[in-house]
Amino acid sequence: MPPIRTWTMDDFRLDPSRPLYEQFVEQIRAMIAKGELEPGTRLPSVRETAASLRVNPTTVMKTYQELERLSLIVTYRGQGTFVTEEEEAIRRSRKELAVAAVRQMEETAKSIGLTLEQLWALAREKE
Amino acid sequence: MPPIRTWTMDDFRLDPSRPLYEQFVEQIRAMIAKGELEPGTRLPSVRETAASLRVNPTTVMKTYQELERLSLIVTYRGQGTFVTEEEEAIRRSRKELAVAAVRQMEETAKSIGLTLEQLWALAREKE
Amino acid sequence: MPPIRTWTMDDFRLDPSRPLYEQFVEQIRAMIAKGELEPGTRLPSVRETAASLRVNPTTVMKTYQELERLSLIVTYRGQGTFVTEEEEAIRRSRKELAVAAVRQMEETAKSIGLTLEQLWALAREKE
Amino acid sequence: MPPIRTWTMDDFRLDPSRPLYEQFVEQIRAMIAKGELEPGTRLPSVRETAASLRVNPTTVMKTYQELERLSLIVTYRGQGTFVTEEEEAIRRSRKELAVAAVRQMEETAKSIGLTLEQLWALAREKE
DNA sequence: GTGGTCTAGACCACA
DNA sequence: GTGGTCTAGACCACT
Repeated sequence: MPPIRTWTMDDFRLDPSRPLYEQFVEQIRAMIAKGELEPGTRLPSVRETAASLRVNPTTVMKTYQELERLSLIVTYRGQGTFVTEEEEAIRRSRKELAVAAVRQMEETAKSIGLTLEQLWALAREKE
Repeated sequence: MPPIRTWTMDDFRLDPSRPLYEQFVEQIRAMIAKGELEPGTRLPSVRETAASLRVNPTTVMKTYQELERLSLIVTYRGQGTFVTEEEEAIRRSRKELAVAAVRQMEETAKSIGLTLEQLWALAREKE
Repeated sequence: MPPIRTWTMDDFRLDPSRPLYEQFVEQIRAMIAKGELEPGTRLPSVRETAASLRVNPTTVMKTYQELERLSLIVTYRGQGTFVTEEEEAIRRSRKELAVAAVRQMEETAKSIGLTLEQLWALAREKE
Repeated sequence: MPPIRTWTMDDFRLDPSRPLYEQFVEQIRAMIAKGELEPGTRLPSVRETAASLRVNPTTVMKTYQELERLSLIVTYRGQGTFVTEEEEAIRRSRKELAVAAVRQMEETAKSIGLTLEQLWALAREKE
């Protein structure tokens, strides 16, 4: 059972106007995609996380369940929650993030009638 | 007599899981940025719009209020609502959209530890 | 907005030893598959259901959210929850139920070393 | 000297999201019904099993207790645990498995308003 | 009115 | 110890 660092409030940047669990999912997902959280690593327990992040345990549970639906973490009953060892799932997730980001930009470009190059140039213009 | 634009339900692509007014704002904003809705064009009244789009009048009101806050439309009491003739406001809005799209991509790249080029390549990979 | 009958406690057969929301999902899913709940029908609201079934609103919400993940119902913000009009999703769900049932029987047969016919005969034997 | 069966991790297919002891019971029960584990065969001790399967000893205890409750295994104090030699108990268990599998299919069929034949045909349909 | 999020706290099964 | 379910009740945004 590999060691696990407990989260601190500095590990997350939270926007109080958006659902907390959603932001936790996004940011933990990024940590896994980045490799900062390695396959097989045990995540801090629901209660521990709730205490250290000062949120309700059910909020953490919702976060973990969502990550499990994304196949990024696995729960072993009575033992805890672990980053999946299926590296394929992690690769897929990372690719999904990349595709979504690019697609979003393409859609913005199209919606305002610009090519990607034009959008890029416009964003870079000073003033 | 300014041109007038009447909406039909086909003018918008709506996702029921997101706030409708937000989607209307985004899509009308894009139409203005694209020039598809020209400066000075008169928009249909709140009641008309609500009827033709089959949504609640308050949803349309919120949409128009938000677009007014962005200085993209102006309301002349008793006369109606018009796309602004301040081309500067439209340019600014278009630029904001471009900057936001690029920034969003940069943040995704950073969050998963890739450069923009790597993110781009990953999104383009087949399979 | 089509009418909707409110659930009564007789609409569900509940086993207290299993998660309630899971049983609600199964049984509502069956009602949709069976055509008893037609496409476009509005489901009773979360609060109303909670009151009539004597359960907590969050339990009903979990039920509805799970059904939404199965693409069997759709939520329109501020308006309520409706059986999907995508008949394809309903067909798919119905087929999944059938496949699961058959597969489960095949696996049982295989696990005890019988053919389907033998399993069937054995189940039918009297005494 | 009775034959003895030692488990390896490959003897079981485990789904971490379900209780482990339950899955052990099901699968050992099937092995006995199938005749793969013969009457009189000695099972390894709780501690041995826990070690070879890498699970908690209490999980194995619960498994053995449940199998004993089903009269499929018997424990002789100080001598060990053995597959029952009461062939009647094994027959009964095999039949219960068959009945349960058929009943489950019948209930699925009924719940979605199909006959068994229709359910079967639906499950077999291509696409 | 609708659904959605969050909290606080109880209770349970599993390992 | 772990996660999972359920309750009661507050508060919010959207229509």
